[in-house]
Amino acid sequence: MLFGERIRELRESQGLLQRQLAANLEIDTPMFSKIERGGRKAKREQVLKIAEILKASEQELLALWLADQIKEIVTDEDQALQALKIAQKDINQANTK
Amino acid sequence: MLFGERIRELRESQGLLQRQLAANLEIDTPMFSKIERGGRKAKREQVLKIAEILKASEQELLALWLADQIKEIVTDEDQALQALKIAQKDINQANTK
DNA sequence: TTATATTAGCCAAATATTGACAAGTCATAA
DNA sequence: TTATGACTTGTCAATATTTGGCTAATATAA
Repeated sequence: MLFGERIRELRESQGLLQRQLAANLEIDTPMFSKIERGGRKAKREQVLKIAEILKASEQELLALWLADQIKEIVTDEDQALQALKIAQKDINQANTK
Repeated sequence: MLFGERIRELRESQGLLQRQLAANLEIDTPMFSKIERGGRKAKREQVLKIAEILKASEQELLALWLADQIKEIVTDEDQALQALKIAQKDINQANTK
């Protein structure tokens, strides 16, 4: 899990404990542990709060968090890359319109 | 919705009615209508069955169906394209390993 | 009008997600 | 060894979301 790995890196490099982050997010430590390990998906607002606490880029963390969800959808699908390409194209079209 | 649009095209070009497809899928017509219009998400097995009934490419329809789900996740997100890129990279790495 | 095709809205059943708790592992200190 | 602290795992109930079907509305054609 890209998001979990990244926030763990950030947390550890700052010498923070899971329970400190968890308290800030108003969830318990086991829950935060699961988020870091990818067993649970963070909510969007939690991502923002984590970015704030860890003084990290909101954009970076959101992108990783979204990427995890995309991966979840396409894993084990032969058409994974094809689907990504189609989505990309479609979004680009929507943007330029 | 890419998937819905495509199956509607295929269905109409073959002169089939929603209720015929719906019967085959063992759902009612309103439900099939919603799938075509994107109000409801088809199940994976329904996608396969639709491909079979419409004599269409299973791969094509699965790709469109996945793309719709990806779009759903990233719509309204500034990091949409960035997230797609990250997911793409990650999947490629997993494939080549 | 009537008949047929499609769509919209609503409801209950089924399913998934969420957060909390208790108990577990692992490493280190006393 | 025991004790402690950090983290992880498993399970549970509460909540939220999704699913499918029903009924009714709309549209289109004969």
